[in-house]
Amino acid sequence: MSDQYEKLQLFLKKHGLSATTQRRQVFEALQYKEPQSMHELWLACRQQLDRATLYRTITLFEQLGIVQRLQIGWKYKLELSNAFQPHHHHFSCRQCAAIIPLPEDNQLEDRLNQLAEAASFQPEDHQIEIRGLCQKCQAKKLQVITR
Amino acid sequence: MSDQYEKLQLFLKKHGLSATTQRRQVFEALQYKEPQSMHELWLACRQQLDRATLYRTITLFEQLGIVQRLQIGWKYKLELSNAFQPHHHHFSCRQCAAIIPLPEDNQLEDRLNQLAEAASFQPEDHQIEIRGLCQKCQAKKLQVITR
DNA sequence: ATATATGCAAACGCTTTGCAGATGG
DNA sequence: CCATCTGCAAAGCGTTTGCATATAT
Repeated sequence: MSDQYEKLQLFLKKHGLSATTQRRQVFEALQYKEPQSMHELWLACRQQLDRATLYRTITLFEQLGIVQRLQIGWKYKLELSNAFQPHHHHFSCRQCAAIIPLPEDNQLEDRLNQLAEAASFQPEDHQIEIRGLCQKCQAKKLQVITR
Repeated sequence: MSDQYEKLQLFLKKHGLSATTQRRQVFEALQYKEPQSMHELWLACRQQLDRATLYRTITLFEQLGIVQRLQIGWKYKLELSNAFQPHHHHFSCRQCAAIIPLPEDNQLEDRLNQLAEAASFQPEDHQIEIRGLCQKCQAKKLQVITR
């Protein structure tokens, strides 16, 4: 049993909740993955649980701070929150829809906090999505132009 | 007739589309506003048009680059895109749900582009949302604590 | 005049809910 | 054993679509 899974159990126990097999399945499906849509997540664990349970589990995980919802492209996607994986942001390709994590960057993070504080806000969290063309799709585009 | 509205007409004409009263109504409802939900927008122009027309108009405006869709809080919100108002990002209060524009910041923008390019992406656009407590809600919270 | 856009109502897909039975602590 | 959770099926809600009519150019 991994450290990660023990942490999940702890989160659940702390709130008087059961560590059921379904919750574990959803948690497993979220491990070491780029943000997934609800549909992708459903495909990943449809054998083990009902749609309603998946939705209920995700809602619960969000409330417990296990999962966070991001807007990437058109629909929201789900990934483990900062308690379960390092804080980071994403780049998304408008051509092939790939989602690629960006390295953590203190300069960026600091600047965000400065801006918030300068405007008298108390920043707690933030979300960044950069859209554009990934390396592969830039190459493809160049081919078309130079042909 | 405002400059803004002439620009809308130009956008429409350029694509062989009609400048209908409904489209104008939706455009008006978007002027000088913080990002709105579809529901808010619907309330603002329900007298003048059908729900289906509102959805079709927003889809069209997005394709033409007149409107952009942002994820703020739980649901998406709509605002005029950079062609119709200066580029900026938002702060949203987790307590009172207020949405407050952040001033444009070159340092932030530059850093984002640097990060994207360092990762071999070609950045075209980005979205930032800072969440936390607005000034008012910080004050309220303090009251509770010090009481 | 004619292509385009709208309103209406029905369809659609994603998400939530009520409830009886199953499961975890 | 008792509270909690799950699966199922039905309902709910936001959004989209087909089609006849109205409108813009």
